[in-house]
Amino acid sequence: MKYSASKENYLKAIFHLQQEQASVSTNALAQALQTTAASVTDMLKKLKTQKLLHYEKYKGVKLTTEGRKVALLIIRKHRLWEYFLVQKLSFGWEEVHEMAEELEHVTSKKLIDRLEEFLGFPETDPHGDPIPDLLGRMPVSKQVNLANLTINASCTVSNIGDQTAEIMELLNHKNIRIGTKLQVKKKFSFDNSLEIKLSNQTAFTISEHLAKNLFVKYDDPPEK
Amino acid sequence: MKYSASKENYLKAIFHLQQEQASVSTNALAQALQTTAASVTDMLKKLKTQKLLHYEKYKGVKLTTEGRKVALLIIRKHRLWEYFLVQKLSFGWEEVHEMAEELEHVTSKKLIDRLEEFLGFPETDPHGDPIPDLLGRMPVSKQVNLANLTINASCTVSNIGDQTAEIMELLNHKNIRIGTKLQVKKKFSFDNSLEIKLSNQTAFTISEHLAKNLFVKYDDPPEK
DNA sequence: ATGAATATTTAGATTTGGCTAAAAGTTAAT
DNA sequence: ATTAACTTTTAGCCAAATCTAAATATTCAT
Repeated sequence: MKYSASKENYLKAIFHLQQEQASVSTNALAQALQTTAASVTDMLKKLKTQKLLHYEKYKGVKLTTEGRKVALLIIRKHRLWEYFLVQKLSFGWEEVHEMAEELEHVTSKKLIDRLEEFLGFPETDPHGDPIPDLLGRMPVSKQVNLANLTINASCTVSNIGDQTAEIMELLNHKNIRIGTKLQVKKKFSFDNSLEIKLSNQTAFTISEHLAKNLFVKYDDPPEK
Repeated sequence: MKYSASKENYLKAIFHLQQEQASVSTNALAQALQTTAASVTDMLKKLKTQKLLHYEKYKGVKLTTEGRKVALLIIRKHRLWEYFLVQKLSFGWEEVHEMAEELEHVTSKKLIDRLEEFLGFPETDPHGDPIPDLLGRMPVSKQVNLANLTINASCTVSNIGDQTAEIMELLNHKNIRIGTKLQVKKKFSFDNSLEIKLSNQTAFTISEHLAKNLFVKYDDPPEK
């Protein structure tokens, strides 16, 4: 059960795209993987014969149970390495993605399980994404995009969409980071901007563009 | 200046073989890399056009300055990862080689330099091999195989050849490890066994097979 | 419901790294 | 100085992953 780095990347990309849409199109994959539709078609045929996905000509793909498991184990490796790079090697969370893209293809399972232990079994990577366990199970995070949040509900920032230097600059300025608690006070339909309020601060407005890049979890109502 | 894992492996193998012989033969390389002489010839041509080595048909290869530098940077990565696996992830030194073979091809230079810092700038890997610095310079170790050692010279074990569980068992039993000081007292030409003496112990005999797997450095004569 | 626009697949090539079998070069022993 | 034994190279092929260009499906708008 060993797959090439390229195949692993296909499975991972399909997994991520499936979060948005049940069935993934050839073109969407080509774009995600920065390749051509023709190459994607070729690869899908290969992955199909390996029973990693369900694929019928012109009809898009879905991962099989096995394919999903492989994808999750790669995501596990990616996120654990990211955590290592940030926590142990002191990289900034915005610069670790590329390195993790390479490290995730290192095959040894024993290595990644030991790494997880060394890191103290973290639950999420530095971007707030949950880390699948050693069997490839991932806690359902019930993340919600800020733009879709219920007015006035309390929530905690759990994830940032694109981690560019630009977004980081803005978030730093506004004092928003993973773990920040906030409420959406108002939505303006004119430009889809949102008025939000951090605890102990006066409310301010953020653009639709920023809101779409912020993911939150509803704060659990106090237990009992 | 990015080379495929395969090319990196060729350069590394040539570097190691050059420690024994100034010029490396096609066959020796084929054996070291577990491939065929024909494949080696093909690859040598490619590496030559990239000016990583000096090669003339039927005459063997040598690395160029650039080739040697690339090889040393891979060896640097290999040894730092081995150190990490043993010191931080608690693997045994005999089980880390394969994992390091993969990790050494992860490209980021920044990553390996940070890793080195995180590890506290170790000077040798868990097998006692010196770690090249970030410019690809390696301290000349002047290691000598125990079987070739001058009679009665004082030396320190600096390296063990094949790190199998079997050799480890034997070395543990004899109380020999990296750093152990010893002298060769006698060589028996009949079976090439050696009589050696550790400090404060009575001399004992070791087989040719074991001697060939032990490398030492001559102890410097007391300075001045 | 049909034709234009879009999406997808096929066909044929390329690159990288590897293989086998056969040819050619080198070395060593008499 | 030849020839046998060997090493090395050449020639032709294969597989993986990619590409471009052409062909074919699908979808959407009227």
